[in-house]
Amino acid sequence: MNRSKKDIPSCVDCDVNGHGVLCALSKENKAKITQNKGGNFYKKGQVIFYEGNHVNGLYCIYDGMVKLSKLGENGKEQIVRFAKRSDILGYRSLLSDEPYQATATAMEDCWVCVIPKERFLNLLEAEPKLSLDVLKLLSQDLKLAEQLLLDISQKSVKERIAEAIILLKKSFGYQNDGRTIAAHLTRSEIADIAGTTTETTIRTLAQLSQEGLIDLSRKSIRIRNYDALARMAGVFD
Amino acid sequence: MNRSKKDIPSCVDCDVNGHGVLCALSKENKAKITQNKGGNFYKKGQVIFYEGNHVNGLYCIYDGMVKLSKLGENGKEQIVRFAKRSDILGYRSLLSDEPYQATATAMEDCWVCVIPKERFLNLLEAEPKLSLDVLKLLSQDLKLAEQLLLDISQKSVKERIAEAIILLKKSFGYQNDGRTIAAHLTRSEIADIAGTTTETTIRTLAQLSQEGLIDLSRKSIRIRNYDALARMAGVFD
DNA sequence: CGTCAGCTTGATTACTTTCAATTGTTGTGG
DNA sequence: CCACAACAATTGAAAGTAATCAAGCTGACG
Repeated sequence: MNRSKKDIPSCVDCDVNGHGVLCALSKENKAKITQNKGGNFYKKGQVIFYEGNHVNGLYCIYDGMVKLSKLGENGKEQIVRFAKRSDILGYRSLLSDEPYQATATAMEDCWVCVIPKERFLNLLEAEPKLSLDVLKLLSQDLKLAEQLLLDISQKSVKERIAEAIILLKKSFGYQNDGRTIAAHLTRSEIADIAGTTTETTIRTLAQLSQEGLIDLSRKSIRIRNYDALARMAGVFD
Repeated sequence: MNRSKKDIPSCVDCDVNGHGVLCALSKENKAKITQNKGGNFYKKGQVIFYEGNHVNGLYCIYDGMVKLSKLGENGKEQIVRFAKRSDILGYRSLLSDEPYQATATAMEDCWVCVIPKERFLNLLEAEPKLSLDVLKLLSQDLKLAEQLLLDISQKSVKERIAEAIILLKKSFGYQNDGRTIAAHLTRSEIADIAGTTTETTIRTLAQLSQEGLIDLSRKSIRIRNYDALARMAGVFD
């Protein structure tokens, strides 16, 4: 369970290729960012950067899942987004030249590359296509954030939990059986997505289980009736 | 109470200059967008575009206040943002090539210019600076949206109402007396900001009034103790 | 002067949180 | 491998908060 930078390929050969925004870069530019990038390993639970930290670069996830969360005054966490292999993190703060607005935590063991701030800003100027791609990313993020806002403000806890499960499915996908969500989150983390408490989450999950929408085994959630779940969540896609 | 396009100056001479993102454009490009732009008058309450509508262009507010809101399934509205003189609207959907994600409604009589979609996209390519500025705008919007999410998910109604008032102050400013918010919103609209019901909003406003934080006259809200209000809202700036 | 939209109030109900206590699970060091 | 500590899950009961429902009010306006 220990890998070093050498296990992460050069950006030029990165097999994340074809997914992330950085993949559209020219070979030359990929070579350039490879020179400067740092590649790090983060153990499950480890924090990659904290809300409020000074921005030191752009993070690009080579492998593993990351959660982005904000902390309320009362100390309660709200998960705002997930990021996975090939996703980039920190571009928002980097662009507006502000501290990080959320805390990034490894949800499983992760390998993450860091591209220095200046290098990325240079790239933006050098490759106009990159600007447009980042614009689209931000647009998507904003759309999702506003949708989540609407959901949390208007839906019941039950609906929000149902939606959280749908979100997990979309973010993490299924395990081999094609029904079990390929991630283990604590009840508390699920609560932090739905914006409720751990206890209520437990009760609600039990309820959804009784209603036959999901199966709960010790470590994972299996979706038994996706359509009904999506209907309950008010998600149509 | 009736003005026509001719009252709106050419973009080259627009006195919004120096505030909006478009102001950084070269004279040539400003001249170009002036050629194609449509200038419209919207009466208070009128809808500028609806959530789900096909995107036809970029809106630039020449005068007046606009609210951006989304509709929940239950028909309840959630206000996601305000826009005022010199702000632009619709860039997000335009960039990600999707329908509008929110409904824009004139909160007072408004004059709004429309720049055709293609023209704006051309501009983005022509002036790299514009891309960066739009990136920053989006970053800010995202930041605010995520903050609002955190607030609504973790604060009590009373705190949210207090915050809504702070938001109104920041968006609309004060009237001449330096204490009264320069906008009249219905209780229902305030409820739609805070994500609660009209009745609860009324009761909570009355409470804040009794506690000496605000004054309520028939049509407006006067802030009596900004600091205490901000403290209650958990806003520190 | 009637109407309509917005405002207000009270009573009731439903939903969630909070608190407290218990049980289960996991990783670690002896 | 076991015992312990720390964390995670669960359950019940009580308290609180805000939504809902049902009436009146009020002021603006044709």
